[in-house]
Amino acid sequence: MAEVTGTETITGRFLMGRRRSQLTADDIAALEGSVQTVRSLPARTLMITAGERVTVSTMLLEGFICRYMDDREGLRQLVAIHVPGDFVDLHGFPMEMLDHDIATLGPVKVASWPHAALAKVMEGRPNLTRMLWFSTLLDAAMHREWIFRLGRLGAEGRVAHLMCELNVRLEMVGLASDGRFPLPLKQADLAEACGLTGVHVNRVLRSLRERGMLVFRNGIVEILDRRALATLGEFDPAYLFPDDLRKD
Amino acid sequence: MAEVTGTETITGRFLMGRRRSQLTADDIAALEGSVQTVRSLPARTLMITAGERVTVSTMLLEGFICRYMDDREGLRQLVAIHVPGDFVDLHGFPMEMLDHDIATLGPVKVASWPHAALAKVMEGRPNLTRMLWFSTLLDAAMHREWIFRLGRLGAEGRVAHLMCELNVRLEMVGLASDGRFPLPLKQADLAEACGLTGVHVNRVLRSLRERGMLVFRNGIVEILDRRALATLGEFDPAYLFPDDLRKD
DNA sequence: CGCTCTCTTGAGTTTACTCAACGTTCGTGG
DNA sequence: CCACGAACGTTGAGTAAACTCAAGAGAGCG
Repeated sequence: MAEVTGTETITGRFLMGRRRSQLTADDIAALEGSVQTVRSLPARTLMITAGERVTVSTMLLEGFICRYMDDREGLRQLVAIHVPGDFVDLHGFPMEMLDHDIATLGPVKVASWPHAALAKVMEGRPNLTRMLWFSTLLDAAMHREWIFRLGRLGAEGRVAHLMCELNVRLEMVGLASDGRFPLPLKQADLAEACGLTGVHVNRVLRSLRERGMLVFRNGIVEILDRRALATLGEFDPAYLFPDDLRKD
Repeated sequence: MAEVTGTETITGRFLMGRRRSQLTADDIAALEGSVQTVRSLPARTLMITAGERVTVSTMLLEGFICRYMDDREGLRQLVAIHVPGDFVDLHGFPMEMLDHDIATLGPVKVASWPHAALAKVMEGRPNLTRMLWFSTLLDAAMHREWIFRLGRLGAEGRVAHLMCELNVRLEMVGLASDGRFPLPLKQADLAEACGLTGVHVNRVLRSLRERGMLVFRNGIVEILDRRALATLGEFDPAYLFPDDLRKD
């Protein structure tokens, strides 16, 4: 069970469960002190468009955000799903522009830092700099796992793997327990994350439900057989760099 | 045509074609000055295993290197292919361990930096730090494009897209011209990069050849119809952050 | 020369897709 | 309050894409 410590502060969930303890009190204070804005956004809101020049970076405090790319026919491929505590576009700081769109899934609360403020905060703080860098590399590690998921798993494995990932990530920030967590996705969204069609995701979910592994209904995921789901999805959480490295 | 400037030095191809000009002479000198070793390795050599603690980072100077993950049956999924000028495991600096294996494809020449030396070089050099960070985020951008490739494209599109990417990346470092470049992959390796079987890659290559788009034989790629290949693979090089942003 | 590795091709199967229809839920306006 | 429409989920039937299995061809090497 994740501790509740710090969730009252803005950055309380940042790197929670993954080396957060390596952030010093000064590092955290410096980050907290340079927040520009905290605001709420409704569901299904486009936040950033590919190619746009970005000058602020945003951390997700509550809710879910996705990143995606469009194909020629306008079909989307999700490339990331963010949970509270994630910086959703810190990579925009070194990159200056993004190669993908960012949008909210459900309603969210987010905090933003101007890049200039981030640069100032990092100056003379090599440890904080490295932790921020690390957090962007966690995204890259998840990207790699998604490549694996799409390249090597069948439809059921893909859905299973994604659900295992989200479960672990939400557990780390204290937002899932007993394999139960909210997930404001339609079946069509899940399809866009898994490289499948909506119709096929529907069949996969039915199969997982009938096999007693997972129920996903009304935006709530309930993992009934965590071990079976992990086996089906060939899931090993090591790529998430959890402090607590269990194999389940 | 890419310029040849700097290819005599160790880091001459680093970020070539993508913001290399933002590196100062001091940045480059500092990097060059802290190289620990330069060595050659034979083809098909395992360099780093997933989970291993890493204390040095390596830049590829000549040849090709891949990163991959294994599934339950030992089948590989490539998650990256590196060309000269790429740091292959700079992400190991903030991450301290890797979530995937790294191996050479053909024979290579590589240079290595101890992480301690990198930390010292970055101290007081925020610009260099940001450029190194940027280079790891280019990998992440390529990962995202690979997710798109696997999630949204059919077999022919996947192969076409990968070939377009390698062509552009090799052009940027002066190692491809007129759509012709060496690529020390077997058809089975290409399959592992595209989430396909070797047999099917064979059929795809035949189709691309018969359609006059691309020939891949004896480790040499020849792109015959760059535009058609880009269309088929829905390829837009923007995600590679080239200085020269052409749309082809 | 014979072995191994890679590439190639054919035939049949499996997986996921497309198209189409129907069900369910929920919000809105008559 | 009910009727209607819109959005989402569900199911069936047929199709297309990629897979598996198997066999043979070509190249390179000891």
